[in-house]
Amino acid sequence: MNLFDFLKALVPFTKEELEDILRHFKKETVAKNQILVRQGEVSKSLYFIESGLGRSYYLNQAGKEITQWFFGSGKFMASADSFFQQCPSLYYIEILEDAVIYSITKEKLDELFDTYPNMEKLGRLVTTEMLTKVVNKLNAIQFQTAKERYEYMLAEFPDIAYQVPLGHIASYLGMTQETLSRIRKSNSSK
Amino acid sequence: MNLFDFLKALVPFTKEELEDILRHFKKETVAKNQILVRQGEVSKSLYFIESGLGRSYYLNQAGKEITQWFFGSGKFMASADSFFQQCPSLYYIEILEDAVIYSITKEKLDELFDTYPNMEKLGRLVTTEMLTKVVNKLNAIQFQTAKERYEYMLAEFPDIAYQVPLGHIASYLGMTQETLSRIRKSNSSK
DNA sequence: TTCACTTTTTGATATAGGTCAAAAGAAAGC
DNA sequence: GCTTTCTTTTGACCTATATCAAAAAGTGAA
Repeated sequence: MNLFDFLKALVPFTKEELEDILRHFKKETVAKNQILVRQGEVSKSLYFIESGLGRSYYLNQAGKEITQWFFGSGKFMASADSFFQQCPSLYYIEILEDAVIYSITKEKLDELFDTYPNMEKLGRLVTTEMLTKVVNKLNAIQFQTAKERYEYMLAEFPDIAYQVPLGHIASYLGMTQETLSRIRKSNSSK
Repeated sequence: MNLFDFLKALVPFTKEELEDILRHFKKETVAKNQILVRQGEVSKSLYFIESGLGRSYYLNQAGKEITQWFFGSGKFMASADSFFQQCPSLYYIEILEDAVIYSITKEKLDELFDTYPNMEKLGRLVTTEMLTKVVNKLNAIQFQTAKERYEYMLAEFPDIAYQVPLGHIASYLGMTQETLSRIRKSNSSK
């Protein structure tokens, strides 16, 4: 889904507003395995994924990659606190599948917020949606068995479950890859 | 912290805006143990807690209360998805300590969003802050031991940890109350 | 101050899922 | 097509935390 249609569907922008907003974004193509933000860096951009797939992850004490979130097409992607508070990022942002993305800097985004009240509304709606999803994941992680968590994942990101390495999904779901491998096996044998 | 000061600190409202905004809220006193929203109801109001303490919780399959969040003074409190999408609430909202709260209905809030661009900004900022906190909790829950989770709680809500029943905290942290009791014991013996 | 009720603690036991190690399978470079 | 490297699966064993049950401590109303 492209940015123009996405914006139009969510908030009643005028055609002129939309065109001006789009001019603030930069469209680019990013190849698989590229890192857009590194842990410790201040994240300069917010991304909208037109096509492709990304994830955020961090390194735990043991140095293992822990996937924090997957970002599919038609979603905004960022190391949220780093971008919004302009503080060092706790996360890496990585492209998992060749992607077409739109990026915007913090200054330009703030300019848009200041110019268009509808843009503030968009920001509020996008953030609220994200909040709801994170709360759902929290409930899944906190009170479900490993198997139920995998089923939640299949429901929430059906497309992603089979196109990324198993280890990424396992850490996203808070389990080891051995456990996820066993769950898949037990599911397939039924 | 009262609502007037809270709003003023976050967004540069004019005096007139602030006064009009405050007129849309209703101030009330709520006694301990009162339930403001029930599971299955559509939540009519968003609350701002001037003083006191609240929590949201739900009943799991076994019928046990699971605390989802604590809301201290100076915070907005709501069954978020029910209030914003006007759908049946998954959660109860309960007052744990006698409270003074300001409430506002969805219609009145939307009126404010439509009237004041600054209000959209406020909504965005409050939601973003909440999102950050939920992400923090998610990381704590997902990758820390029971003991570390309790320490995270002490850091995040130092005031709350000793003023609510242990069972509420245990379920909030995704552990049984027996486990939390043992953790407290082992901490105090050091 | 006693009775009823709620909350917390303690003990014994069970288990989901982690850890470690190695084999098997896939993918990527030459 | 081989070789190297990465990913997934399998097996054996272990541990943190759950569960169940009961005792102890705390709280409040009459």
